[in-house]
Amino acid sequence: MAKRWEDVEELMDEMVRVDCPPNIATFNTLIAYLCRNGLYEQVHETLSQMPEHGCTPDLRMYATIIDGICKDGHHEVANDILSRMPSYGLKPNVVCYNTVLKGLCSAERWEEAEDLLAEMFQKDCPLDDVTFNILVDFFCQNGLVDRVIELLEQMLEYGCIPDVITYTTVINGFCKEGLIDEAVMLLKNMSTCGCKPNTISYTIVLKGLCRAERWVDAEELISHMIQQGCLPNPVTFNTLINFLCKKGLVEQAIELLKQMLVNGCSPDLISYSTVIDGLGKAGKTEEALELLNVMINKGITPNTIIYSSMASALSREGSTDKVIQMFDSIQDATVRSDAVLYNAVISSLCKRWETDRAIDFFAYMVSSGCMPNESTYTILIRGLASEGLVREAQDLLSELCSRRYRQMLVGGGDYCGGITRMDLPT
DNA sequence: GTAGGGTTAG
Repeated sequence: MAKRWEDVEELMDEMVRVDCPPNIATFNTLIAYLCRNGLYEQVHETLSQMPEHGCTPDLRMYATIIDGICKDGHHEVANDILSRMPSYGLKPNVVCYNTVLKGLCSAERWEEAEDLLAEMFQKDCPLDDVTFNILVDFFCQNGLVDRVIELLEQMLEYGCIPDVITYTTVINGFCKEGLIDEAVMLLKNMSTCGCKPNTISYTIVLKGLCRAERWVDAEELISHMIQQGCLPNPVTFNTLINFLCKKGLVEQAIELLKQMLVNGCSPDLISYSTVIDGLGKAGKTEEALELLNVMINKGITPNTIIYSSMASALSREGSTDKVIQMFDSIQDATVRSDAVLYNAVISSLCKRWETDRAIDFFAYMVSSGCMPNESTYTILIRGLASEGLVREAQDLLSELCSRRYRQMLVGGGDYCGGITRMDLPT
């Protein structure tokens, strides 16, 4: 629609001509679209057109604008608009506050978030369950789990009801901090608050138990969840398969892959991907290739991740030709090669002392629009150096350094479309 | 036509 803005303007003129003038709903639709796409010049323009149609921005429109601005990361502007709303005769509601609160939390600007909460109390704007969920998520994302139980209690005191996602967020926060026993306890206690854990809640705790290598507890929990009528889903299985593979227990992972079908789950792309990678890392490249074929025969199309696992496995066993063959075979397919895949190819060439070809590949990578990452440079620099091409290695190293410097410079921008100059009609 | 949050693979 961005390109057809003239059409929109023309359509609005026509609406007036046929005596069906745009109303507040028309403008809200437009503003929502423009905000979603960061087209603040047009937001400004549209707002200035509203008075001639007898329309005034309402609470909902402000909420939309504030949301768009927050999602673009311009919290000061959002906060500024929020504070100017009363002068336009509008009292910000809980939706407006929550939107800005979420923006401040995402930007980890906790002090300002606290100020905003204080303002909500002071301006007599009651918090709701969304407010609490934003805070719970923020605490969990930032490892502040020691404060989160208290927050849940405050939430209940306030008359807001945590739901299964609220509890699962907290459980996940505990697991991420290694507090597995706390996670298990909450999983068991949430039912007493009238909220039953679901498959996702159990899967998260299972992952935590696996990470802590508490296999017996994990098995018990699986039985427990099934007893409770919560069936494992593909993600549950994939989580377990992943841990088995990481521990080198690929045979057991394959067993679990078969068990999925018995339990009414079909192994998906990620199930196969995990086991294929596990087989490759265990040096069972032939078996990995066979499983890849099984997967393809089941109608599942391999993606870049699977190919890069395969390429790494082939590269590891020194089958450089097979790596290149595979790479060539997917060039006309829909899979888009990424840096990890290119790195596997480049690395296998370096292994065979073919740094010339590796450099050619590097050039092809860049010309195909794939951005090299640090590993790409590391692989090449090592390859060049081990062939005694010190000068070339040094050049590449300085290129890497200047790239890092450029990346440091990017992202310092402070531009915010036309919204800073926005002169909202009243 | 307004705000929020949870799980899997290289």
